[in-house]
Amino acid sequence: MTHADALRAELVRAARTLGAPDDVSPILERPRDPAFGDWATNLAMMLAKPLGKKPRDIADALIAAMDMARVGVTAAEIAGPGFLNFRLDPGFQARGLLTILESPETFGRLDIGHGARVVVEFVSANPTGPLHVGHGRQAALGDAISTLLEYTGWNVDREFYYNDAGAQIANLAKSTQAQVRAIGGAPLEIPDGGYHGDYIREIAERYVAEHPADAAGDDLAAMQAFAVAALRHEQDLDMQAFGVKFDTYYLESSLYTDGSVNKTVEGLKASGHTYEEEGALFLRTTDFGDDKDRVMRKSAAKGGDYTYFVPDVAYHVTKWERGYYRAINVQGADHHSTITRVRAGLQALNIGIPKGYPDYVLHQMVTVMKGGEEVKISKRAGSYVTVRDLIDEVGRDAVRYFYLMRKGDSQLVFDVDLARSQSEENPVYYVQMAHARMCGIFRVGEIDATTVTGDGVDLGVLSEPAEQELVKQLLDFPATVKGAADNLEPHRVAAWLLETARAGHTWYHKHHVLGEPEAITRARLVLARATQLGIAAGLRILGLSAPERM
RNA sequence: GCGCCAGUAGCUCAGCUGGAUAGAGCGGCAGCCUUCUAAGCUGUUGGUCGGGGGUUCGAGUCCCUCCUGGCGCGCCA
Repeated sequence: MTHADALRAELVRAARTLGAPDDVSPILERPRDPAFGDWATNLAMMLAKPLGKKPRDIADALIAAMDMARVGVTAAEIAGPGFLNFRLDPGFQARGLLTILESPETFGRLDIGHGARVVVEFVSANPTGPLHVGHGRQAALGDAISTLLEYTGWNVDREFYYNDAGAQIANLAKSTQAQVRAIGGAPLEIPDGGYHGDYIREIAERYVAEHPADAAGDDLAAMQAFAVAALRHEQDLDMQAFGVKFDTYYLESSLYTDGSVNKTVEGLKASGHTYEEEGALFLRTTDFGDDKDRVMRKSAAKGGDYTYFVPDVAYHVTKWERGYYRAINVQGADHHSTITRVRAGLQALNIGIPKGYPDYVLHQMVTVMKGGEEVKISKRAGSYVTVRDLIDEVGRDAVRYFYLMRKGDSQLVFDVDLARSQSEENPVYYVQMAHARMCGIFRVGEIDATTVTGDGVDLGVLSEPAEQELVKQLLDFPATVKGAADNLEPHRVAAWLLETARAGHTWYHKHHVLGEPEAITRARLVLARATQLGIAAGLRILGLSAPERM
């Protein structure tokens, strides 16, 4: 239990003696201005209505009813319209750091999920080209969200869904075929809707080299398989370079071969929500809030294939059937219209899947600036900046941090030149440097950091303002993690890291650890160790390294 | 036209689910290296929170409405 929890519990206890309702849950927050103390609560104002009294009178009564010493409060004041401000004993507060030292692996962890399984699907790029910067944002987000959920007690699987079937794959095959035939001397004729990137040419060259029997480019199926395999391999390497590991890869094509697609179609037909029109099979998604009905199976004139959304529904049925009663999909906002459709399909099947299944985390588009100009991204036109480009230019940690330092639903301008030219002033180095500096203290002092404990140490000497600020900042980590996990917003951890690094640098600059009187050195070693471990924990959640020296 | 997201300092963005005098980084300006890493620190500059209504003790945060920008509105995925 953190000291905030203890204080909250004491507040509730005191409030009940005044006749407050059982479900009262006071909000504790850090006042912006340190002059207002260490914690503030709006409890008295919340109780004004139910108790029919003035907030300030209630505040008086609360103070009288509380056992201050038990929760380390040295002063309580009433301010403004009825805020209660509490000042904590520095040593009492600092003892909260000991939980970090005693159990660094569990600091900030919570058991909200109780080990329940959740699948986080992200990236899920078509194997029709390299991963671009938008996929990178998904990879960083999906991975960090997964880690956050693990941190809060969920059993997480990271899943990559490969759209290795459908019209785009056919386009890929034909584009490859065109290049293969061009190598054989034919004029290059990339089909409408085909892919123009140079990588297609490279794949065609390798195909020709490895398939001398098909120099004419007649075996479309072989070329498709070859191109898909090559691009999947490339994408795997990109994710590897980014440090993202998936637990499962799910292939769209498998939904056709194992009968899932047919089963889903039969289920939808039986539901009574389908109809045929102009030779095509429609699902009445308008029954479930969509603004128009969607085609499931194209008319014969258009090829008679299923549209992407049928296997997509079948795929999400498998998530449910595989035992994932929580599913989170990380997607670009340009795909947001699929949400209604997939959910409508699942509801139409009427097999007990809840309405809001699956959850979606949408991220807005990434704009790439290069040479002072926006790079228009178009896979089919062959113009893009890849994740690999970014990693090569600014480094894995910096790319991850840049992707994660802002909310997913705000647009992201990734200025490649700026990221590279200013890499030395990059916030990620600032955070990592704070960690490295704490490591440096132990290195110079020739102290094994893992042996630092609070045994016999008077943490009350950590009374300097810079020290108290750092202590409070570190102790806010669990609440930050909870907020980030509850809202699926890793950027909160990034913001916490920046704040903590700032507090750490300031403290480091103002106060020495080594060479002080022993009582002070021992207490400050505890703070340095807690800072090191706290920052490392935050970095780990975001998938960044915590270097010991820079 | 309809739907989703956004609009906060010169720039890029936070703002902890409605709290007190709206913050950070970068940029600009002025300082700080015989002391555990100057990839750092200190001070300073800079705001009608897109506009207008409303809800209440209290609004950047919630509701309505306009304006601006991005994305989507395929028998593409």
